[in-house]
Amino acid sequence: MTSSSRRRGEIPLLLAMVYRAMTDELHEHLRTEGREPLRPAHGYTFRLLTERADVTAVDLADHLGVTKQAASKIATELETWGYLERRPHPTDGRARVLALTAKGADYVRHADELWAQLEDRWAAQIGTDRLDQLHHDLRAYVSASGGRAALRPVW
Amino acid sequence: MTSSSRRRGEIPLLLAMVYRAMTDELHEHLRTEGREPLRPAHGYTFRLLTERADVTAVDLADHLGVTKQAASKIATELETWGYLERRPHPTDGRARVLALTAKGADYVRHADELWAQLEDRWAAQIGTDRLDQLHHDLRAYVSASGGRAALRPVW
DNA sequence: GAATGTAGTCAACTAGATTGACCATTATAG
DNA sequence: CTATAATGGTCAATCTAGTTGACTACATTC
Repeated sequence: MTSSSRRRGEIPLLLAMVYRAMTDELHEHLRTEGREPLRPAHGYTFRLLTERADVTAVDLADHLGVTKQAASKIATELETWGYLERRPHPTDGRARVLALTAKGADYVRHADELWAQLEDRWAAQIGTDRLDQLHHDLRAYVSASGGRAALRPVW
Repeated sequence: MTSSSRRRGEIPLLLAMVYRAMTDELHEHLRTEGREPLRPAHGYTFRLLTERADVTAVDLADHLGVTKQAASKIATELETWGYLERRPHPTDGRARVLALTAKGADYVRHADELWAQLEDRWAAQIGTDRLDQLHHDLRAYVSASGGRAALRPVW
């Protein structure tokens, strides 16, 4: 009996609020650390580069749900700040591979730790089991909605 | 045993994806209905005006987490489209009250129904109990993070 | 080897916000 | 009371992160 009278259609709003609160807390933290002004799009870029090698600007554009021009600009920012490098593509002379530098990989570990701390605080409130369920249920929605879940910030 | 191996710090990403998928589905639906190009910010405006009377542009700005100029512009759009009116403020001669028109109120009901349908689809996957829990757990995070949960789209 | 497709860049434009200046009205301090 | 400060709203200029469109260089396919 956890209900406490849920209004129909309220969940999306709550999702927005929680996600927004979490990202605000993270980016506020990063700001106090004197980091470059990293935005969510940069975070999603790190994520992709961590998961896959041989990522091109076009791949990044697909992942973020933006044009290749926008993706390239984001990559250039990260390059300027020393988080990634553009390397020649092993097989395609037109393309260049986007790859994290050591600084980039360090940042990913650091950011993951910060996210994890937010999660931990939440777990302390509602319990680890519930967080596991949450994870499961969110995954269910994502896989049900097909490839729709691009990562671009919402509008 | 619902875990299926959750990576630490993965939850925020999933929240983002689900929220993004939901809003995309909603706005796609609205578009096929031939609606004006309503954005999330408009939705959050409707929500506030539904909940409170005597809302001013400054109140809206606070709610959305944007400047009063931006909030005013959003209000003007909704006014142009006939969803809201600006009325004289009962006690403050400087201020004007933002209020939904009948068309605005109709829209709110319609949008709530669409959100609810997305929820229902989710409920069909994971069950109503789980959705109730989700609601409870999201609320827990929101109330723990204080007034931080402004509704402005994330970056 | 010619035609078509694709990765990337450059440049011009757009949307949605920001900052700053300002006016009118309200609230507060002497 | 009045003088001063604070507040709601608007106008104008600017910024930012994206877009579209045109183009080059390399790849693929026939």
